[in-house]
Amino acid sequence: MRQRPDGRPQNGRSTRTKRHLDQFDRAILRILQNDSRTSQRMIAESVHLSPAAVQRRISAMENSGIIEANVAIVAPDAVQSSITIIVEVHLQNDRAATIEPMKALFNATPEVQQCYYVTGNGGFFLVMLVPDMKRYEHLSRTLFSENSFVDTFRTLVVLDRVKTGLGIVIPDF
Amino acid sequence: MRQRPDGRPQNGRSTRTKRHLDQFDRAILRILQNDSRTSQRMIAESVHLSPAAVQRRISAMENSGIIEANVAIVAPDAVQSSITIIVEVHLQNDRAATIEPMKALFNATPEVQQCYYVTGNGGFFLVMLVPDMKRYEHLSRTLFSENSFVDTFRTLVVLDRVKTGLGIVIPDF
DNA sequence: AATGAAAAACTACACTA
DNA sequence: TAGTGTAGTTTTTCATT
Repeated sequence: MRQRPDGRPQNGRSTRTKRHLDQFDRAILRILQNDSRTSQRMIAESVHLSPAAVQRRISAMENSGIIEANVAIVAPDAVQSSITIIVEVHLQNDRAATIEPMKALFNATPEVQQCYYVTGNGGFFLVMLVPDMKRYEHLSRTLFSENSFVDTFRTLVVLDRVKTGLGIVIPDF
Repeated sequence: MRQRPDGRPQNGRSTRTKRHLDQFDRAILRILQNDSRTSQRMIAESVHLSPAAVQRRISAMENSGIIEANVAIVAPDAVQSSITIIVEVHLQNDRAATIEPMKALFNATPEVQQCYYVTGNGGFFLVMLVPDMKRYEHLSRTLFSENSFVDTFRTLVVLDRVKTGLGIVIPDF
C-alpha cells in the first residue's frame, strides 16, 4: 500500500503529535488566543480557508495538546476584592526530596495562581491571589514560616497588575 | 421622560455594573473558568437552571466585565521551544514620570507575558517568554541595560513551570 | 471544499416572586 | 422590577460526500 512521504498511513488518525504548525495553524492560534469564541466561519474568512478546514485544524490542535484548554478569564476584583502577592521562596536545599513536596503543596493551594521553580539558590517564585492580608498572613504561616523545607521567603505586595496574561508570541514562520 | 431611580435610561444597555453575584453566577464562573466551551445546556443541568437563564447570566457577566475574555491556552513548547524568565527590575525612582513609560514599554513588548508593579524600592516583576537566550540578551539590553529609567535588574531562568494559570478562587458566598 | 444534519446559542413572550 | 422557563428562530459546529 502506498504511504505518504512522511511515513504515516494514509488514513492515520494522528491523535498524538502534530508534526509542524503551518502558517494557517499559527494564524488560527493567534485568533483563538485572543478570543476563543470566534466562530469558525469568521476565522475561515480571516485566514482564507474553508470553515471545514479551520474546524479540522482546531480539533487536531486540541487533540495533540497544542491547545491546552479554553478558559474564561474572570476579573478578580469583580468577584471579590483581592490582593495579588508575589513571593520569593528559598529552600533549605535543592534536593528532589525537598523540591517535590513543595511543588505538590503549591499545586494543592488554590490561592497560588502560579508557581515557577528557578535557577540559583533553590528558589520558587509564586503569584498568589488572596482576599486580604489576614488571609495571606495565615497562608504564609502554614506554607512558609512553619514549613521546615523553607529557609527564607520574601513577600511583595502588587500595587498594579500592569499586564496579566498567558498569551504567547506565535512567530510568522 | 421617566427615568429609573438609578438614573439610567429605561432602555439603557446596562453595560456596566451587575449588583452582586449570587450562588448561580459563581457556580457558572467556576465552570467557565475551567472550560469555557461547556455548553449552556450542561451548565444549566449542573447549576439547576434553564439554559436560557444561564445564557442571560453569562452575557450579563461578559457585558459588565466580570468575564474579561474567553481565550485558548496554547502550549508554548508545542509552538516553539521557549524559555521562561522572571525579571526583577528596580527603577531609579518611583515618580510617575518614570513608572508610566516603563509600564507602556512592557505593555508594548509581546515577550513580556506578565508585568506587576510591586511595593518597596520602585520595582517591577516580569514574566517573560522567549525562544532562546540570545533573544533574551537582546531584549534585556534594550529594555533594561540601555534604559536610563532602570537602576538594576535581576534575571532568573525558570527550570519548571510548576503551575501556570489565572484561575481565581471563587468563594461560596 | 461543499453540503446537510445535529447541536448549540440566542430571542420573544408570558409568568412569578 | 428583576429574573425565570418555554418554545421558537438563527447561528455554529460537525460528519459525510
